[in-house]
Amino acid sequence: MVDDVTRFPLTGRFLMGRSRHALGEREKEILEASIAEVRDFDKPTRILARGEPTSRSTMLIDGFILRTIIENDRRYVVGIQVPGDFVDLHAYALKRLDHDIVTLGRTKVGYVSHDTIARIHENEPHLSRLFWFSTLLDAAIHRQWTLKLQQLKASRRVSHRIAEIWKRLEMVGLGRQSGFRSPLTQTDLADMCGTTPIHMNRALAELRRDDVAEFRRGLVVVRDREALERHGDFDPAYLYGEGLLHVEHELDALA
Amino acid sequence: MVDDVTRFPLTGRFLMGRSRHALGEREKEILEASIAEVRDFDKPTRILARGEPTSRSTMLIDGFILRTIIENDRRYVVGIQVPGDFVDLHAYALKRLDHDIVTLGRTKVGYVSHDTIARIHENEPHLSRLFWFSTLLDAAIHRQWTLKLQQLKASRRVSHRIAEIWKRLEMVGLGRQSGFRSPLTQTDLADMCGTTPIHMNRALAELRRDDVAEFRRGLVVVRDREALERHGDFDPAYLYGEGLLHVEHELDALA
DNA sequence: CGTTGAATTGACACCGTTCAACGACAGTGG
DNA sequence: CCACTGTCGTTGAACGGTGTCAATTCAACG
Repeated sequence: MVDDVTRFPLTGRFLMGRSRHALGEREKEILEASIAEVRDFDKPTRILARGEPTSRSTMLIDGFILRTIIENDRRYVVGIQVPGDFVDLHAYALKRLDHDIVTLGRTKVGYVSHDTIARIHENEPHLSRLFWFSTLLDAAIHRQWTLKLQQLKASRRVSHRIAEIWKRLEMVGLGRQSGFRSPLTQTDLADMCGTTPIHMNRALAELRRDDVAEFRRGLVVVRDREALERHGDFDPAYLYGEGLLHVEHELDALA
Repeated sequence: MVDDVTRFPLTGRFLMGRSRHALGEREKEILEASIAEVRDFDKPTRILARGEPTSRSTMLIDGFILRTIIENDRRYVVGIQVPGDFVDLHAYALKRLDHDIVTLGRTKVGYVSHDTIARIHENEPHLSRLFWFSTLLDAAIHRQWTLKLQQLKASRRVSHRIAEIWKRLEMVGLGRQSGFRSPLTQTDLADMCGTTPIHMNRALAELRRDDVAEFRRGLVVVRDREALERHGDFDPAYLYGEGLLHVEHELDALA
């Protein structure tokens, strides 16, 4: 059978690597049809501003998106999204977000109106439950960031972020043998690790020297994945991937 | 009319200070009736362990609960809950959590079975939407913690945490004129600010010296609330309280 | 009144910030 | 073709924030 990414070019990566198998054919079609509009962005663009009321949510189809907060003339990154993520699904219930949504590099997104989501919520309890699940996943990732910010020094934090992004890309079929591509700059990494670009540069130099990972513009290369994950104290359980917590049967039960 | 806390002694604080008014009478009754069992804890107790499968969720009725993660022989706090919080509602969809749930001081909780939640999810779309909202609130708080861990030095982080806890208690009718009561120790605070107990002690001494806040065992006293919130760079918008983001009418629309 | 957990203090090393400057590279326009 | 420009990456040195270890005081409680 042709794979979901081909059959559902807009939403085929949603929950891929987690519980996508819990989605029925009909549900996959409903989801794909829910995208009312598709947009491409060439360069970094803020597609939703903090506090701005919105009546639609964004599915990330291709590229990367950051959740950022600017305060006191400085930018902080509180989350990163990869293809297949329903980026601001939570705007459906919150109406206004506490952070900005910005694209990174070349990005393709799909918009789903909150009316459509409301209809799904009322008529498709199972699908809506998976929507809920996907927002809980984001929360679990936030918690892990909170943990690692407390626990690790800067160079280990980057290792953790790199390991996480790589794993998440892999789950949606976009990882590579020995790393991944991304338009992230050292400044982006710094803003998501709670350090300065200058110190991030030193941290990355350390990773390179110790053969943990090599960060280049547009490409991250890892020779020894286990060393990377050890250095960043990375345990993928919190990503709730297939097999990661051995919960398939429970998730199936949810189906 | 008698207030909700009296009429619904178990769940009367759920969403209080946010969108509790969106709950209909019938829904309030359904919610109150959903508590299958009530338990009291005298001393700190771990009521759900990381990774342990569970088939019920916990409503915090009285006292405090921490979300903790122990790694490398050290404890980290990634969240704190106050009365009215549906603490591990997310366990309903996740089945296993990535963190421990531990009580703090004297605590009263109510248990709701996942079967009951499933029934509500299928038959009460509006109530289930508010359940979802409450988990999104937790996520927003996680994001704010992620932000402040990056942005502020230790002494300002505590200020932020204190301001947040005070505000959250106030929202559910448990704040005091000039502070709040809590069984938090300096070590607890340290574990939730990503610092050591020793440094936390110095940070608290600084707050006392600068007249920002006075932390005593069991009691936090604040003379100048504005000074505290300024010191911790605290903006309550992310708590989505009534009037805080001016979204009442939208939330009503959700109703 | 002794025990226990919590709070406090000092000294010292390390991590990370800041400021200042420089280098590498791609895109642009003369 | 080359100079100009902007962004990103790199480096050094001084300084402040935080962790660590060790020791002591304090408060609550049996």
